[in-house]
Amino acid sequence: MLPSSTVENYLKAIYVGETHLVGGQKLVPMGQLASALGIAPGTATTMVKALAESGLVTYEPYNGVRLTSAGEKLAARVLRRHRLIELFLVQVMGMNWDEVHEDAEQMEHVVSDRLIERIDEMLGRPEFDPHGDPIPNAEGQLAERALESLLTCPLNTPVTVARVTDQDAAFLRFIESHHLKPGQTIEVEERDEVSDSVRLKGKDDQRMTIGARAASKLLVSSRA
Amino acid sequence: MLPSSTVENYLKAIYVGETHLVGGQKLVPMGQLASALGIAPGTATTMVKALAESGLVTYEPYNGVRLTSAGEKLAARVLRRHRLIELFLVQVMGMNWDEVHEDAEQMEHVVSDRLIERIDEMLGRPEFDPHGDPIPNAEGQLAERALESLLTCPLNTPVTVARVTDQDAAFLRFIESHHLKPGQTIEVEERDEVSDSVRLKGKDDQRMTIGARAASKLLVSSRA
DNA sequence: ATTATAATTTTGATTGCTCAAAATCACTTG
DNA sequence: CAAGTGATTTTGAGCAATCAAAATTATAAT
Repeated sequence: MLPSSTVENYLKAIYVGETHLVGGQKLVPMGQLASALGIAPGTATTMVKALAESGLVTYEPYNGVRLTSAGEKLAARVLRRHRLIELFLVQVMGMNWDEVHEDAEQMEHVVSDRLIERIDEMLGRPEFDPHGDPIPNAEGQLAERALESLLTCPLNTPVTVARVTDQDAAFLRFIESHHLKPGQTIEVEERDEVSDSVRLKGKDDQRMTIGARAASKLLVSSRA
Repeated sequence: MLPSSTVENYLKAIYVGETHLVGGQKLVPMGQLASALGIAPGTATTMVKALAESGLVTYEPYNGVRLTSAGEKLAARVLRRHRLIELFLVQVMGMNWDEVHEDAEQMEHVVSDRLIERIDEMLGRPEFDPHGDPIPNAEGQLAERALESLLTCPLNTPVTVARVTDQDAAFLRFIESHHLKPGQTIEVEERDEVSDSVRLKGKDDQRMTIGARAASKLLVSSRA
């Protein structure tokens, strides 16, 4: 039987959670999963045990959860749909990049393979969505890029914005209004630990200062 | 709170059921509703009582159910989405008219008003979907047409196919392959009660004979 | 008017998903 | 290493939607 929207959302959240793991960690903790899905911790535990039962995840009590290869395949399919839909809504439907997330969030669970294939074809088999997130291909593999955040990239060197890792509409509008969308070129002029901020030189040599937390969400590639 | 997909499906089925009522009937019987939704009769009774509780329908035990004006408004919104999506999938996405129903069936419950508005605009505020079914406008009103079926239209008179009232993929493919899609011109040459069939003259004066049951699903407008 | 038939409603139960709150476990920190 | 803190799991419950099967009602037929 095919997975419910709920199951798809769990798998997706675990998938994304795994990519956010730092160091030698291999398991996504329950608390993180629960808050990512906006549900109570106990609910996550219960569901994850069921997912483990159906072979989609590996569950280690008190440690966390990880996708099996079957689970990863399904999660990649969901993410593929989500990101193709986002790009489609922007590219074809002319929607703003800050207003497509919720629609994609719903549609990812219901569009047929046939329609997704049409969309993929129409967009020319794209590798990245409007936020720069990689789109898994039909086999579930995604294009990898070596990106740095504005907190780690070289100073006074032109870099190209490649990815914005936050879907919040207000944040995306801020990024857009300051010409910091993927594809645009900027330079980091100064980082200040004390004031927890980063000064940038953007379009038309415009200067701006943003917080470190916001800066960490902007990923760039070094070759401008 | 907004209605669930299930509630939307009930309202839609009641709405469509009401249009199929003949004579002085005012209520959609439970059995018809249940079979339209593919659920057990008892389930329909339970749900309809809940819908009545929330003011979306009027329920008369043992007689049937009818939409209130609030229910009708919601049902029209769902139908509007469904039909706009079908037309969009055919017109913009290049899908076949026999393969869009299932996708629309799912998407109708999840697309945002914003996206529907974009689709409506992109399609030029259309009044009819690919099957000739009228699309309710944003206010829920639908364009009315005086149509006759192939069982009642005048003989040996050019008529234009306007609507096909069956979503079955095999039937739609048959219609298409015989050039009987909405917009095409045909003539009814003969009706035979005994053989339960209708003989048509179609494109390039091609003759064909179809059963009365199929003929009743083809609606035409008299002025060719 | 009684009886058979068909439609409808009621009953009792199940599944999927969720929560709050209590219980348990793991990990510092003194 | 004992104690406390924070994360996790367990428990008991509820809601929405569903079914099968029994009970009931309406309708038509004899």
